Parts: sequence; structure tokens; C-alpha cells
Amino acid sequence: MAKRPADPANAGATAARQVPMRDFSRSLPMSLLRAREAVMRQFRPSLREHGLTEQQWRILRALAAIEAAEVTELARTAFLLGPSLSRILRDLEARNLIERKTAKADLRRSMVSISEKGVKLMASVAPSSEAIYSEITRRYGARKLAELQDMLAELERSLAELGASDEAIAEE
Amino acid sequence: MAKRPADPANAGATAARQVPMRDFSRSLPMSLLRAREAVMRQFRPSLREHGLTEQQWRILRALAAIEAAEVTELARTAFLLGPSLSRILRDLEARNLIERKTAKADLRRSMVSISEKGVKLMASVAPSSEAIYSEITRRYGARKLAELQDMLAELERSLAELGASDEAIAEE
DNA sequence: CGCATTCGCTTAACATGTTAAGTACTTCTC
DNA sequence: GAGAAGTACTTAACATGTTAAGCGAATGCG
Repeated sequence: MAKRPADPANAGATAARQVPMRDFSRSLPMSLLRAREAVMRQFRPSLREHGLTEQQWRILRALAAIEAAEVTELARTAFLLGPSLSRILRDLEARNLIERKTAKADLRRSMVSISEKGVKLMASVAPSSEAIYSEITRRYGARKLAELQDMLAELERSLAELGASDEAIAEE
Repeated sequence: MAKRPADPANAGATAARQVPMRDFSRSLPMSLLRAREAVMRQFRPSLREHGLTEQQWRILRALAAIEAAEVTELARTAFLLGPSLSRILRDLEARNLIERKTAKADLRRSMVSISEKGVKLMASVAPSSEAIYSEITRRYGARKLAELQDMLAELERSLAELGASDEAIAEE
């Protein structure tokens, strides 16, 4: 047990029982985390069977949809940070699932595209992946799912302009 | 089941444009990931200023609310896997933010509690954290936020019974 | 042209996510 | 009451998240 300071105004452990900060399990980040985990738990086994991690799968999907892209663009699409993407691309390239070639106009940029082998791998994973998604949709309800996505999108929008660093350093 | 089996010869990057899987950015895992990131982006700077990571903060909050807990219980509450928690507790203990003592009844178990110093640290972080949460609530709308949480909770429930294990029987 | 600055990407370093294996202790069973 | 089986936690190993620094290639400007 923590011996606690007799200062209730501090919202320390003492106050925690009586005036808990928002119930921990109801905090928005936790709700989102748990929901996402519940969803991903469905997909991971299938991906794993095909030797793919969640992030690798995201990258392949993104590439299949846009044909070819620069690394930065791909990072934005697959929602990965540069360093993570850099590592994963190295591995995917070693496995011949993607191809890279530097742009002629700008030697800093490299264009990434999915390979023949990558396409085949995707084709082998997609059915199971779609089936899982369908089952999720069926259980939760298609309409409700769409509504949820809308609400999540609006949440993003609501927070978009709130500075990414501490306090708005308005950058225009 | 495959709604539309992809023809490898035809499902290359080119075909992907005509028959994309669900628009990537609208997939549920991506929506949840982006929404959560949008939220956490607000909190991270403040936590970082106090030398805490998101997970460490989760643990402290959980401990403050329940006084003392076994490691396994704490893992469930803070939604962390055992190995992650084990490492973090080691670090938090080294920083004297938590205390550990093995239970007398069962020497395998150890009871974890927040320390005096941990309580003070929480007290110094909480105001800013609450302020951020309030701002998020204000922007998004309290009612809408509650509704979102409910929908997320139901999503969890919907998927709860879907096996976390098998699902991959297609192997023979 | 010369050169500081910016840009695109990678590497580095550390913390966590994830799965598997290990360790120490408990309980069950005969 | 000794071994088998289970439990609580930790370690290990690898992949990713996250921030900072590095590097080569453009770009801006004198």
C-alpha cells in the first residue's frame, strides 16, 4: 500500500479512489486501443500464416492500390513513420516482394512498387482477409460500422489543428 | 470466402486500381489507428516533459486507482502484455516510482504499488492531462464522445467471442 | 559559382509489441 | 510426499514505434 499524503487536493493516490481521474478504462485512448486490438486479433493469425506482419501487409496493400510511390508518400498512406518504413522496405525488398528504383529526376527519391511475387502473395492473403472483414461487419452491423468510421474520421478532423507539438506554433 | 478471387495475371498493380480491396484508408484497423494517434499526439508532449511514456503513465494511473495489484492484474488493467509490463516495472522501480514486494502467501506473486514519489509525479502531470482531455471533449463534443465510447465498447463485445486462436484452419 | 539550407531517406538508439521459452514456486495426484 | 502439471512472472529474440542524428542530393541566394 502506498502511504499517502494527507493532501486530498493533490489528486494523488488518496483522492484516486474517491475522485479517480476519468475511469481509466473509459479513457478515449484506452477505448481506441482496446477496440483496435480486438479487431487486429482477428487478422493477425491469418497474416502470420503468410509470413506477414500487420505493417508489411499495410505496405503491400498501399502499394497495390497506387502502383508506385515515393517512400514519403508511402509512409503517409500506410501511416508509418519513416524509420519504420525504411526498415520494412529493406526486408520486403530482400524477400523480393517489392522493387525499388531511384528516380531519374531526383536522385534522393526512390520509387517503390510491388513485385510480381508480392502481387501473388497478396492474392493468397486477400480472400481470408476479406472473409474476416466480412465477419466483423456482419457481427457489428454494416450500418453501425460505417457510422463508427465516420465518427472516427471526425475525431481526427477535430484534433487535426491542435498543434502536434505542445502549443500551437502556427506555422503558416 | 473470396468475393472475388484475384487473378494473379490480372491483379497486378494495374488491376488493383479497378478492383481495390476496401479503400485502404477506410479499413477499420486504419481508422482506429489514425484516430488513436490523433488523440495520443495531444498527450505525448506533456507526458514527455515529465519523463513518462504513454505506457508508464497508464501503469501509474492504474496503480493510483487500485492501490496495489499483482502484476497479472495490472497487465490486464493497463492493457499491456506481460513482457512489456515486466520491463516497464523494472524501470519504474529503478526510478523509485513504484514499489514491489512479494506476497507472503504465494512467493510467485508480487504486489505492485505506486510510491510516494510516483504519487507526486502523477499530481504534477494530471492537471495538464486533464486539460488536454477537456479540450478534446470540447472540440469533439461530450455527447458524441460518449457515443463513440459506447460504439467502441460494443465493437469489442462483438468480437470478443470470435476465437483469438484458431481461425486458421485452412492449413492442411 | 560557392555555400548554407532544405529535402528525402537511412541509421542509430532506446522503448514497446509480440511470441516463445525459461524459472521459480504451487498445487494436484497417486 | 515425490514427481507431474499448472501458475506467475521474467528473459530472450525479433519487429516496430519514436525521436534524433546522419548523409547525399537538390535548392536558394549572395
